[in-house]
Order: sequence, then structure tokens, then C-alpha cells
Amino acid sequence: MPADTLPKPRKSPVQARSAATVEAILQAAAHILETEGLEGYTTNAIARRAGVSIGSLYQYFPNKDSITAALVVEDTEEIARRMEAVLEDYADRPIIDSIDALIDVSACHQLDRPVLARLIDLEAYRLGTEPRLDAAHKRVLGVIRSLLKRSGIALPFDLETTAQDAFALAHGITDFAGMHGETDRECLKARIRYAVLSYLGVPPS
Amino acid sequence: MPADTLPKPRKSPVQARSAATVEAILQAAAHILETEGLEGYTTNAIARRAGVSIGSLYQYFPNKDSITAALVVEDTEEIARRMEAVLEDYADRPIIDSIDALIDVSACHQLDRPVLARLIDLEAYRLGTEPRLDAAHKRVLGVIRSLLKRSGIALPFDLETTAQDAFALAHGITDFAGMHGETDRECLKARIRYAVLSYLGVPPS
DNA sequence: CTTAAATATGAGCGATAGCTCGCATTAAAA
DNA sequence: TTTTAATGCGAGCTATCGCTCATATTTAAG
Repeated sequence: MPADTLPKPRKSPVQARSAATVEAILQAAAHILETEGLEGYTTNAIARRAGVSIGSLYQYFPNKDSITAALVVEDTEEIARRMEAVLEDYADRPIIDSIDALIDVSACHQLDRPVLARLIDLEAYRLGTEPRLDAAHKRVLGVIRSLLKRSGIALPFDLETTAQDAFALAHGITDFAGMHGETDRECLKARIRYAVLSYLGVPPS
Repeated sequence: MPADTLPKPRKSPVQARSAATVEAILQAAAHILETEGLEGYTTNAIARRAGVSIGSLYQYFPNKDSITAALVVEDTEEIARRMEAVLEDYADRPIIDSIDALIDVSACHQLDRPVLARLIDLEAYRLGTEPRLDAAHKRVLGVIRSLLKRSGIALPFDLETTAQDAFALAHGITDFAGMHGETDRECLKARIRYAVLSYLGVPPS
């Protein structure tokens, strides 16, 4: 009865060069996933792209899924980090500025690499519940909840639901646009802004 | 220089039993995709589940992608059909009723089989431009455009953009909810309704 | 009934995936 | 310098994938 959780890495990098190897592998994995899709996303392809032997790859990742998991966690934690930074940096500025900044973080991340973002979302689901990933997701929604609470806006539903739906609707608009090749970020951000503010009952200025 | 398009089926079913075989294969494919994900989605698994030999499968589908393509097209065309039916059946009733009915069609479809719906979306993108699929997608957005035009509502952006974003934001909310195991359809539809009506500047009643 | 077309079968082929393992190389420790 | 640990390597194993093809069975046509 093997554990259902992801195995731990064989080794943790202790020297500088192995840390670089791990980083190269993750970057290569993202690149392959983005350009070749799930079909071309093979461990051999990742190792080749990273300029590393397949043996080295398996010294730091016990299996293929663990590479994907690392990718997903890194990505999500970066978003969480950036959103939390907005929450802090904009603490004493008008709420509307914070909302704009959050939209900027979210939309830019997703528009930068739309295909990758979508596949990462999918893999995150497939890999199931992983503590670090769950935590990062909670942080993202937590930022939105904090902002909504602080704003004093009269919410259409309970805090949790409103935060979720506001995030999801923005995500939906961005995803559709990104997957259809839209590149005009300012235009898109204006549309998301309009949708979010309408949803929150704040007259878009 | 082989064609970049999907190959045509080897044979078209002419007798009743072969039509049943094709149907069984498509149903099995949907079931495998839904329950096993892309990893378990193999032609042998599909054939086994369909109660059909692997040889029979390849008599009607030239390759694996053609099965997926058929699945995607069937699914999308069904949505388009249902939405067009709403447009027609509700022609002389208040706009708000049509909107509700469209939300019902879209949300129910996606909530019925959330995982399948998501994977079908993904595969639709991977399979690229396919005439029948593009047409079906255009029909879906066309329904929304017609409705918006007929409604006389003052739109926040141009017709095309507004239709797209309204669809995408509803889709985003449903997707998030569906992937997180929400099952209360009425609650969800109310939330989508609120988001869409807010977006359109119609005071939600 | 005979014949031909349509349909069904599944062992197995070639390709490739994930991954191992014995060994070479490099860097740090003694 | 010598020793030991860390890192890197890649041929190749096993499993499984998509798919073919020679053959058997069922149905419709004559």
C-alpha cells in the first residue's frame, strides 16, 4: 500500500551547480509544456532542453509528476507573493487602486504565457491535494477576501463566495482572451476591471 | 507533405450495429476521459470500455485524435443547438428569461460533468482549427450576440467583445465551482445570473 | 442457397515513454 | 595530496502506447 503522496526528491541540491541544474530542469519543463503541450512533455525532452542528462534529472526529482508539482507550486506561490505585496504596498491608498493592481498581477501572469498557465491549472487539479499548493491557493483568495473586507463594499454574497466568484470571473475573461491570441493588455485589463467593479456594485469610473 | 487536417474515417457506418459501435466508442471515450484523465485515455481502454475490439475501433476512426475530435464536436454542437433553441423558444418573452435560460444551458452542461467539460475545452484547443468546431463555437457566441442586440441594452463594449466577455465570465465562475465540487446548481446559477446582469448593467432583481 | 460486402476480432509490431544503475567526473574535506 | 561526498552521465530495461493486418463472423443482395 504505497503512499498516495508525492515522493520526496532523492537528493536536495547542496552545491551551487546542482541548484542550477534543478533550476534549469524547471525552466525547461515550463518551456516544453508551453511549446509542445502535454504530448511532448516527456522527461527526456525536459532533460535535453535543460542541457542535463536524464540521470541527473532523476537525482533531484523522483518521478515526472514531481517536476510538474514543483512547477505548479512555484508558479502559484509567485502569484500569491505578488498579490500579498500589493495588499501591503497599497494599504493606505484607495481600494480601487488595489483592485487595479491585483488585476494587473493576475492578468499579466496569465497573458504572459496563456497556454502554460492553462496547463498548469489543469495539472494542479490532476495532482490533487498538495499542502503547499493548497496553501498558496488559499493565500490568493485570502488576499481578495482581505481587500473586500477592508473596502467596506456591500457584497452580493458572503465574503468567501464573492471573493471566489470575483476571482473566477476575471480568470475566465483572461483565459478566453489569452487562448484566443489577444495581446492588448491594457484593453483586456480595462474589460476585467469593468466586469469586476460591476460585479462588486462599484460604478466603474 | 501530408495534410494537416484530421484524416477522414476509414468507413462510415452503414448498418445499424456499426452505428451502435461508433456510439459506444464515443460514450466510452467520454467516460474514460472523465474518470481516468488524459493519462488513462488510451485507445485500448476506450475499446475495452466500449465492449469492442481495438480493430473495430480503428475501422471507424483513423487515429486517436479523431475520436477526441468527434467528442469535442458533438459536445460543442449540442450546446450550440440548445442555445439556439432557447433563442427561438423564448423569442417573445422578456429578455431576462432568455438570459436565465442560456445560463441554465451553459451551467448545467458544465456542472454535469465538470472534469470532462474542462478536458474537452483543452483538447479543443490542442486539436486546433477544425471547421465544424469553429462553426459551433461561432454559433454559441452568435446566440449571445443576437440576444444582446435584440435586448437593446446599452453595452459596455462593442457587441463582439461584450458577448465574449459575458460568456467567458460565466464560464469562469462555473468552471471554478465545478472543479471544486460545488453541486448546488440553483445557488450557482443565481450567482452567475448576478454576475452577468451586473456586467450588462441590468439591475439584478 | 450462394455470394459479396460489411463488420468484428485480437495477437502482436514498432515506437517511445518513464526510469534505473553502474560508472565517470568534479568539488569539498581531511 | 588523498579521500570522500556530491554531481553528472547515458545506454538500455520494461512497460505500454497507438495502430495494423490476416482472418472470422454477420448481414444484405442476387
